[in-house]
Amino acid sequence: MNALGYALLGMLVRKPCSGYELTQLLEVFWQAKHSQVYPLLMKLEQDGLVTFVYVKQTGKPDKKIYSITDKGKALLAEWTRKSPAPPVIRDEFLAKVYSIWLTDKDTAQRLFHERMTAYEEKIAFRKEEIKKMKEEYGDEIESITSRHFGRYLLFCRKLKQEEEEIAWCRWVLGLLAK
Amino acid sequence: MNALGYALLGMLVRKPCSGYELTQLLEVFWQAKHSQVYPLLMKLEQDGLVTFVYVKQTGKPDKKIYSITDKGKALLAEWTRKSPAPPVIRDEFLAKVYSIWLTDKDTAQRLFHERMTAYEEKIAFRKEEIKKMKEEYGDEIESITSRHFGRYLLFCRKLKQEEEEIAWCRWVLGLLAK
DNA sequence: GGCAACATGTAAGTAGTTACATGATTGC
DNA sequence: GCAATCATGTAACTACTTACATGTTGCC
Repeated sequence: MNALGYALLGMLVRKPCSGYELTQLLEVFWQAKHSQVYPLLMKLEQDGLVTFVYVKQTGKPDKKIYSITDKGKALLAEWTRKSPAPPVIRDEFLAKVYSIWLTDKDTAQRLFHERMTAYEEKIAFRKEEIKKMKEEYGDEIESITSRHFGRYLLFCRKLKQEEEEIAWCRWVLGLLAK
Repeated sequence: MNALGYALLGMLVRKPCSGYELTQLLEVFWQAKHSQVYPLLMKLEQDGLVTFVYVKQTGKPDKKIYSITDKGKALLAEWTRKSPAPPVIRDEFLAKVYSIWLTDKDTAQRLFHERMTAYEEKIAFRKEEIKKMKEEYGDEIESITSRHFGRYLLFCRKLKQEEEEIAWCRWVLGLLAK
């Protein structure tokens, strides 16, 4: 089993979800397309780690709601205890920054402004998500006993990181203005 | 051409390097194994974007030093101007944090302590690299005219981010201690 | 009338990892 | 004697992306 498989189990232990929803929830720490998620869910189902039920909807397409099994939960708990592999970061923007001295100031400034705008949107979304979580789950969310604790921690981390990114962009734009 | 190819060109426009060295330099914004880098460099050479010379060494294996061509430089400059694809982050540790509520406090604390230790080492390395760059290239490094400007910006960003990671870990450990 | 969101899937291709292969030198 | 660093390469495999395929509702 690969890390994405465990990541999906980790989402399902929090609450039952459709493949579509999982793909979106995953965004905080892993990026995967639905074309990778759907076949993996089928494999997890074959391995007896998850089960699903069809849910009919009106006005929307029907969906499959997946839930984790005890076997899946046990496997996940075991995996969580092991030391994780080092993170993978592949950022095209940073690759462009590396050779920024090749371009003119205007292009450099444009690239950094675009980055800032993208991150400002992410921050707004992140803040709203944190607010929603606090409203829905209360103070309990800051305790390891809550099943939403992990997601909450990751959102707080992401928010801080995104704010840092903007501060860095501002610093660079300052250097470019000199 | 894929992003890794451009990333390699971006490194080579700063200074000529061996494949081995490129693999290490890449670490700031892209992680690639030598088994991916060597064949790509050959492909870049076939496309006339880089050239290489054999350098004989004593006490160490011989190496191939790659340099960028004018064609490669032109292609890179063109690519730099285009809006980058969104970053990819795949972090197994964060996947484990997501389901941290499944494990006991001791395991949770151990995971966070391990993360902190790993990041403290990275910070030490990063600080030394920044110091070296400042010594070698002086104040000029904070100007877009320096070919080391991009690398300097990325190291400063990474350092900040790694310090933030430690602050976040400390915050989580505080919550866990409650 | 077209696009976005909801919802699931497959096929073909590219990108990236793991393992194999070789070999000298330095330090523990 | 063993592991690490330097140095380059290939083969087999896995992971991931892009494109194709289908269909509804609601909004501009």
